[in-house]
Amino acid sequence: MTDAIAFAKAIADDTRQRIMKLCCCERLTVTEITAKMQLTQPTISYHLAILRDAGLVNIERQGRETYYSLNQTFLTVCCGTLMMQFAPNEHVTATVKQELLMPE
Amino acid sequence: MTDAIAFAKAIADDTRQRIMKLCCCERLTVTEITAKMQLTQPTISYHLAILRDAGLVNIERQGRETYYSLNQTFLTVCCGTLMMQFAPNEHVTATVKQELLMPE
DNA sequence: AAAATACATAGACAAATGTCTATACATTTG
DNA sequence: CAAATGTATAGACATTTGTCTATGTATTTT
Repeated sequence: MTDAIAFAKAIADDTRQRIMKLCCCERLTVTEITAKMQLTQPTISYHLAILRDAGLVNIERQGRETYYSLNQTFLTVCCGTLMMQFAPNEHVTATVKQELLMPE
Repeated sequence: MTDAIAFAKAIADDTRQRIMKLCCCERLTVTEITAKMQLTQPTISYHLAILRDAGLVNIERQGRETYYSLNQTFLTVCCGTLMMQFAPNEHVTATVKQELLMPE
């Protein structure tokens, strides 16, 4: 499965996008995420595993807790890849390309 | 269904990404796309309908033929939306935001 | 060491998805 | 007007996906 497809599949679900939004800017444990959603803990773990396999979350084990946070950098790389693949004629694509290749 | 989810679902399929690649930079009829893929014409029409509903393709009827082409501009807007929603702290996101708001 | 806590995994199941064949619809051609 | 062509739609069916309950595993606490 190519990068663009793996990325698209990973984010193509309402539950996962809500999880992504939750841990976009802060790290949260599975328990904390579960508390904010109307789903069981195994279901949350299932979705986190999909996001993990896609490289979309940072994971930090700390004692018996596991902190998840969205990997914003990788997400922008994936979006940039999409733009380069499917919108090569758009000016913004060239901008993104340049900025992703030579960051900051 | 929010924009980001509709977009993600639309592109989250190998067949559709191959179609997108085919008609990324040129307009093609359903028959032409079908000829380039190992799938039946109804299956291609099924996927084109999904891309159409997501706003990802431009459609031009011409006699009994229908030309499809990828809507590159809308695709960059969708990618920009993803970046703004899920990668607000990345510098490239601010760049994209600015360029998408004031094009050219 | 036993109990408790946090998370992951396995299995079951319903719903959604992608593919096909058959057919309908619309436009053009003879 | 009839036949042919291009595309869309309907129905059937297998696969994939998302959810649950039950349980396993690892770490911490008592």
